[in-house]
Amino acid sequence: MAAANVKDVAALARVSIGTVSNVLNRPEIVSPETAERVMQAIEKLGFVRNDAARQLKAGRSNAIGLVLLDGANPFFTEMATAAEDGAARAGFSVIVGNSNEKKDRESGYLNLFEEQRVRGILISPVGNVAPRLRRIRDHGIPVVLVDRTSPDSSFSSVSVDDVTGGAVAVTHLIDSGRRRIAFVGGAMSIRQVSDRLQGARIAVGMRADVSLEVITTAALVVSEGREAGRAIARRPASERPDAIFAANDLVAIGLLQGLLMEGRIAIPDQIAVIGYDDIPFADASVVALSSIRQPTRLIGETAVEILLEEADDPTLEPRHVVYQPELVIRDSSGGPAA
Amino acid sequence: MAAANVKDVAALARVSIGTVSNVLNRPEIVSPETAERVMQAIEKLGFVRNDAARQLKAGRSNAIGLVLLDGANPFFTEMATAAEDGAARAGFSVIVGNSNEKKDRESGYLNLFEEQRVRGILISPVGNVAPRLRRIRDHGIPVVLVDRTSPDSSFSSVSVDDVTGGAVAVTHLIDSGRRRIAFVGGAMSIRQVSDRLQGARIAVGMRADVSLEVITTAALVVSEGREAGRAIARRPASERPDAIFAANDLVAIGLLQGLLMEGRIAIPDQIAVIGYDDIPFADASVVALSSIRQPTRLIGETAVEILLEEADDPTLEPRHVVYQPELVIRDSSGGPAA
DNA sequence: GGGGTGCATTGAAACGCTTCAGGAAGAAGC
DNA sequence: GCTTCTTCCTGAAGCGTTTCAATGCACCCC
Repeated sequence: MAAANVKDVAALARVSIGTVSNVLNRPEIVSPETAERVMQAIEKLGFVRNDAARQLKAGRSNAIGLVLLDGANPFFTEMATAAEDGAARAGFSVIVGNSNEKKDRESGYLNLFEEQRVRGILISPVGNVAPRLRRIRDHGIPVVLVDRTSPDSSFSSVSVDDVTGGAVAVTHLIDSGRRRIAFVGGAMSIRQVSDRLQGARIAVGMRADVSLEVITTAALVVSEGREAGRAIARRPASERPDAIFAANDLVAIGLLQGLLMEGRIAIPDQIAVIGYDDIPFADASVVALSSIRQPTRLIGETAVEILLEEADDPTLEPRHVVYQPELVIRDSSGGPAA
Repeated sequence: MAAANVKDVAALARVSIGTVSNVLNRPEIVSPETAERVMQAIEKLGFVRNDAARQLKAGRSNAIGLVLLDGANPFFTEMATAAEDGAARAGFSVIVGNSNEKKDRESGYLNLFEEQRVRGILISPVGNVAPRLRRIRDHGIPVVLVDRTSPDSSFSSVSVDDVTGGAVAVTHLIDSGRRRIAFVGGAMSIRQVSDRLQGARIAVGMRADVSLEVITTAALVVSEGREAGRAIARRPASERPDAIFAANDLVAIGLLQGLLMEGRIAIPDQIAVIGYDDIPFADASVVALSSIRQPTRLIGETAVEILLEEADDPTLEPRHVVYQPELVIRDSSGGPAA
């Protein structure tokens, strides 16, 4: 019942415990016959190496800690999966923590990761954890920011250029003939939201004949988008925008609902809609949603790569990788305004 | 740079290492002054307890292992979150592994969990891992099956009655006046799919005036549903079903797309549609989707509860909790057939 | 046959923590 | 003044692994 240990295996195979360890870790230096005997003993006893002892000896673990902002958002879960795959390729595992935008949960996971002596930490921070992260790094644990750049550039980061993304989205709307554009999203305190809006402003700023209205929502969820859509549908046709840029796909999907079902507004004929993130469901909404795609998997993989390099060589200068988003045109923004 | 350990703390606070440990684990038995001195030393050195050493001594970890079938399915991620919350309440953390229906990944996570000496394992198995799981349990690690019952009942399990779920869905369609019903889903080798179909058959079986057509898809994804929807829309009106029961919400969403966009078929007037799982996006599709809701969070929480009880007392008899699904009526199945 | 060379194996130390038997010192009881 | 309690603290053992210097041992070369 009690788990077997190396000592038991050694006794059964009539070798020293050192040899058992060698069979497990450096099989090439032990003679085939001995190795065979040891393997049989392991098999017979159902021996499973105790990772805690191994880590204690090694002084560090083979895990990477990852703190996510929102576990319910397909964008983050996909990124996490990519990080896991990348880590697995290098022989590491990933411990995923979901902060859910709560500072105390974030802090709890950082504690956990420190106690586990993880090899490094990937994080999309919610609170102002920079000082904490600095201390962690001073203890020899590298930290890479994901989907957010470091204010003082002292941490490596992997992010996407949301300003450009916003500009691309709105430029696309303008190019397809739209002139009265609305931005729907919030809260503005979320950096991604303000960046995307800023991009929209830049795109519009170059054109005197284009207007940009900003409609603020409380959160980036479907229900908020639906409300905004209803409100817009209720307006007289002349006061409606002819295109809407939503701060993310959830809001955009809500908008479609509100506009189509409540207002019988034709999409994209009367109003074009574009979202952001290109989540799998974008393509599955009734009017297939145009969106701005982020290289989600690439973000996760790159972050792991950088992290592991820094773990190998702590003297490395911090790096900042910024990916460019990509326009995905689907039905919701096709064709010109009526 | 090198992380401080209890010895360093003890030296700085001029106490023995035993006292440092006591301050951390049983502060009530040490005098307030000494405790204070130790706390300051900890603070000053930035001491963080080494979890590996702690676990090694304890002989087991404070983590629970969870192996998920599909990390991209909102149903599973929500269940995982619930399990995490439940475990956290009891002072445990959860290590989540996503098998993605791959046997080798599943096996890899089981290895990892064994080496970590997790307190218990929650799993929705993909392969035939019963023998393996039995060995694990013989080593003192309890196992609870999630969303799947154990063939031989030797493991505790928490699941949902998919047969009843299927019956409820189809009964609802019949009750609202539908007579030509189609079931869309696959592959049939997935137990959930065959159970739901079986439930549909039971519901229909009681009525001579109701027909049930089975349309098989290759997988439970949106694109498959969309194809099926198109095919149905292309049929002459007289040969179309007047209601469709989709094996899950992703397929149902695809069906809506195919029927509405390709065929201009009115939902629910011409064809009613109902899905399964009640994922968050069901409510967000253009025609709000009726669905069968599973007590997702409850499943995760119950599984953790049972697991921890078995970890405390390994002699407990296996238990089998089966929850009942719930009908959620939204727009896609409202009103009578035309 | 003595000394060198390699290979396979051994045994013990070390990783950082918790626990526990025991000791020091003071208070209380007779 | 002696024992008996309490309270607080110490010191060492031990968890299961890895690692490394040391030891055999066989073989080869001169």
